[in-house]
Amino acid sequence: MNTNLSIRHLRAFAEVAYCGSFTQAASRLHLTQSSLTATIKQLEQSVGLILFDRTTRRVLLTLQGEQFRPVAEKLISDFDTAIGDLQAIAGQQQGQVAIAASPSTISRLLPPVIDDYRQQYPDIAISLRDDSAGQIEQRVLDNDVDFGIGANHSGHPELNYQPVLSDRYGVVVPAAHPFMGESSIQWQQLIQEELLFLSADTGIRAQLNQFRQAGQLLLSDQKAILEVSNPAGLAALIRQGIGISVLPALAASTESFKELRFIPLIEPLMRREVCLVSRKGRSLSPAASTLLSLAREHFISMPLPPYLESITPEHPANSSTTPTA
Amino acid sequence: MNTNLSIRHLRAFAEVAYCGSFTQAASRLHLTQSSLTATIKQLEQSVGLILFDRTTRRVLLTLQGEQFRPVAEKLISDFDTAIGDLQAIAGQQQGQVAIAASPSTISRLLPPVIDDYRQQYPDIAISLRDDSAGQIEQRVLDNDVDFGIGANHSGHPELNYQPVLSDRYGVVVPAAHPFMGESSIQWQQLIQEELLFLSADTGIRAQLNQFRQAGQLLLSDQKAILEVSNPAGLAALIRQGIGISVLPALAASTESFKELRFIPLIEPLMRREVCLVSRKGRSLSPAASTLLSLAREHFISMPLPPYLESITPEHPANSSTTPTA
DNA sequence: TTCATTTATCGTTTTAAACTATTAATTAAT
DNA sequence: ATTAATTAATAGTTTAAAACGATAAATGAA
Repeated sequence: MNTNLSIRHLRAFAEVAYCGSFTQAASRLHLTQSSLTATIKQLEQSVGLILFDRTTRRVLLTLQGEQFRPVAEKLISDFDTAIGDLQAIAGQQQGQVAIAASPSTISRLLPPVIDDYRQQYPDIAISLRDDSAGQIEQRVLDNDVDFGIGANHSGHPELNYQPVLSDRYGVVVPAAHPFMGESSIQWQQLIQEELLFLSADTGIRAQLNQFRQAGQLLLSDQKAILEVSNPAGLAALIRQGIGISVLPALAASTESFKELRFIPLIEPLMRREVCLVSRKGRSLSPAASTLLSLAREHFISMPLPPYLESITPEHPANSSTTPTA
Repeated sequence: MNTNLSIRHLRAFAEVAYCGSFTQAASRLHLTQSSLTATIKQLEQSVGLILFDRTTRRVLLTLQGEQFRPVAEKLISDFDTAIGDLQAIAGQQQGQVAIAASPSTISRLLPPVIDDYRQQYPDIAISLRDDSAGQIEQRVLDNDVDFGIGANHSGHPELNYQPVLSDRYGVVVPAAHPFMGESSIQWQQLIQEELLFLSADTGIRAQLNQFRQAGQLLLSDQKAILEVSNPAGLAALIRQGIGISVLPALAASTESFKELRFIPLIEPLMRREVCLVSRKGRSLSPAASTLLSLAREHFISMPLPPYLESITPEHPANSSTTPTA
């Protein structure tokens, strides 16, 4: 249709209209006058209309040129702001990042990362979605978030998992509990204990189920399962002396567990890996990419609770959760 | 700023987004795939952002690409409609013409012209401004109208005058007047008559003043001048027998003068020229230009009242109003 | 008139866009 | 697993467009 016309022609038109002179406009556009003349000529011929009445002394808009001027100026301005917005996103002057992560990750790991990032890029909106393990992967798959942070992943073929932290399982006991003095506990010692669980859809519970199914630990003679949907509630029950629980060190290090004791489990020593989860084959926005790198850096260097260790990219551990002898 | 980017890049982007394939989009744009790839690459590099995640099998918009898509589509559409509107004006599918003319011109000369034009270009808006002689020229100078039609022009250096009609002066008398039987009247015969005038700013009155100043006719011993601002009022006074008036044939041929007699003046035989008035060195819009030509044609061939003659472009009369022996 | 200035035009150079052919990668089918 | 088919990326070339420089024609001012 008007394939031969372009923003270039509009810029030329607007500048000549503004200057009332080809020579002057050409200089402002860093062009030669002859080139500008040719451009305006093209525009006029494409449109079939004289836009300027010119003598060597003065260049005036025709009636139609006058009418077209505001239209052209708006087109140019719209174009420039649209491109400018894109460039701003690229330059991270604006934009947004959305992350899905577990509650414990958000409260224990992310605050210093976010704080750091905010200071560098105060105009990027950040959205933290508090989701359970399975939901995190779904969020990433659905493009609801830029990336996720979570453990107990399902190894989805369309997702990329980059391990960042190794998180040790342990028991959480109240101050009065017999385990209190121990520095480590064997899984067998748990058999007689009342065990409290987080609801099935949380990563921790899913992990324990997996072990039970694998028969590595006999929990089948347990009483009816008592489960709580959120970690804070679980902590309250433990404080009450109702039972004890098995949790990863990360989850047990939140504020709710302050008065409780975390004792690492051995035989087998068991870990889960906290991974950065992103979509395979899809690029991250600059903002997301920066935040992800920053998170990785922080995770390597940040002070961590006991039994939580960072995994450096140079020594990538096996990406699936594994018991270690 | 974004001088290197253009509508072309947006079209390419939008088409690839639509097709989800470079090859297919290229074919729809009548380009080769390699060229299109290069164009998208340019766009992405200019904004510093990946817009598509591509594998050889599928091309998907990134989050930012998704956000940019509606913006780009709107820019393209705005651009195309803007250019399209201009082309429509050029092709006279739409647009407007504004004309300034004297009341008598509008009521006596223009109706058939307008009628004809309307049938050919029903979508062009036409605006007729009813102005007196001096105002007509000002309207044209101010670019309020595309062109004007009027007599008694001042010969303004920035205006072009193209004579189209020669309009003879005569006296207008009521049915009972002694002049009634005459086929012509000499200017001297008017000396004893009560003369009624149109107000000073109308062209007719200005013309008569000019003659009085030139001393060619002694009107100085007249009674106090009685003037009326509009021709219809003047006609009423004449019908009442209050006096008679000197008018060009055109003005005297309007409906208001139906029951009055127009008798041409001789010695000297005097004419004024009705001209098409346009701005010097400024081009007319296609719509205005067509209407102006049409008017000229009509004026040549239309049935005219007695003592009103068309002036053909081949025999241009002297452009200023002149007494003719 | 003459002079300075400005737009239009011509021929040339340079840059950008388009093409052709090929490579590398991915998916589907064997 | 291997092959075949399809697709995007790349390299090299051709073509078209844009920009340039120099000059002519036109205009308004001195």
